[in-house]
Amino acid sequence: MTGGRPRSETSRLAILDAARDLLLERGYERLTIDAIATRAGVGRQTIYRWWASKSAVVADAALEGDLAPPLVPPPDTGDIETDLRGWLRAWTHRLTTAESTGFILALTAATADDRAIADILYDRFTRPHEQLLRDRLELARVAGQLAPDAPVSTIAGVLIGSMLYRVLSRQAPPTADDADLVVGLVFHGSGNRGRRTGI
Amino acid sequence: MTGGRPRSETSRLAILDAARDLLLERGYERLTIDAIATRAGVGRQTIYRWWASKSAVVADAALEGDLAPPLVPPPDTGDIETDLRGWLRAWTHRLTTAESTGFILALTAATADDRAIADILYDRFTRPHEQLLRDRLELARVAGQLAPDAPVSTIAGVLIGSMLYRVLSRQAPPTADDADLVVGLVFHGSGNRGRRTGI
DNA sequence: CGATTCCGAGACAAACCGTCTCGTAATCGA
DNA sequence: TCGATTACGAGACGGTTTGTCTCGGAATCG
Repeated sequence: MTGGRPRSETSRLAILDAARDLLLERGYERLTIDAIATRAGVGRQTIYRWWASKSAVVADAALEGDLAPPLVPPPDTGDIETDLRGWLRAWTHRLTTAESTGFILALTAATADDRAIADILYDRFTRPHEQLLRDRLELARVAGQLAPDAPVSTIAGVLIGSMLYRVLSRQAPPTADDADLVVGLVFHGSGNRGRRTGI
Repeated sequence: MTGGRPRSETSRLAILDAARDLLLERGYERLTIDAIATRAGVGRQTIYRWWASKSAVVADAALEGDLAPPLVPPPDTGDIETDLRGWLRAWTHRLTTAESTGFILALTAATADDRAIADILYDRFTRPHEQLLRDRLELARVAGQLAPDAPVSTIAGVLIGSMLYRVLSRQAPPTADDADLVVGLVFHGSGNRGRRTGI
């Protein structure tokens, strides 16, 4: 039951590296299993043996490669707004590098292609970042820096979603200023009642 | 210069209809020009003559078919928050039908695939809706219902982007409650200073 | 050492691609 | 009315990619 030649870690890494490189060179649509196998110096069957689809390979490559923003919790200086401002600035900056943008576009195509891949990517890429935000926001809420009924999950989703939307629309990518504006918005709103002046 | 057989409107519509149907049946990745031509009862060359790529056909099909939410301006009752709440609820509802969701996923894949398509879709689909929001928000700002320095464009982007993000992540689709929460957030914020209580 | 499992390589049929070429159909200007 | 022009449906063509299968060899276990 247990014997036999073990899976080659060398081949596995070569495949993921090749997929990562070709993804950035060609984009998801023009990425082929054939090209991955050739560049990795691997038989095509070795890919088909371990992954069910192109999108599955891409998902693994993205998560094992250095393409996703690092999972860094927001600091806790006691000032929630400053902490989140800095965090969202850095996160947005990581998102807007050429590599990350290509990677996000490719993964979004994979997401549209395959529901299972969408779940994997959300679980392993987006959700952890949202969770870090939620945790920090919950701390602030308990500390009385947010309204007691502040919709913590919604806020986290708005911060992440707004920036990702800007990347996906492929128009003006989000800047540090954009991050600041969104953070200011979710904390102070824009209504003319109950708003600190001078931001 | 001018003579010759004119372009067949019948074939054009048959192609767009076939593309639309196949898009929803199979998704973007598994949609082929071949299948579109066959279902439309049309030669493959007739498609290649008028469209440059699969994504171009899909973009036209989506915009001519009934897949995009209708372009309805937010009402102006004088109460910006109520107006936007209703508008975003309706917009979100349209977005979360099975047809619209499939269409958005397919178009997002096309967007990732092709920069030119991204521009076309943003210009003809997303931007007009954002513009309607911006216009209504600007009216409110001038009327003193928003802070004088309210970042009108950012607000519009946050409203649209947050909802689209929820659709694209393919986890819990956005509900009317989510729309309400986001509208409340951008108007009142969630900070514990300068916030109306009881929402 | 023998059983087992993976390996790289490549043959194979099927699908789709984008281009090209038919013969025909529709519209224009003369 | 008639020739020039352009689009049409159909399908042939070579090229690429797909996913499956098979081969001989390599690695690991008991």
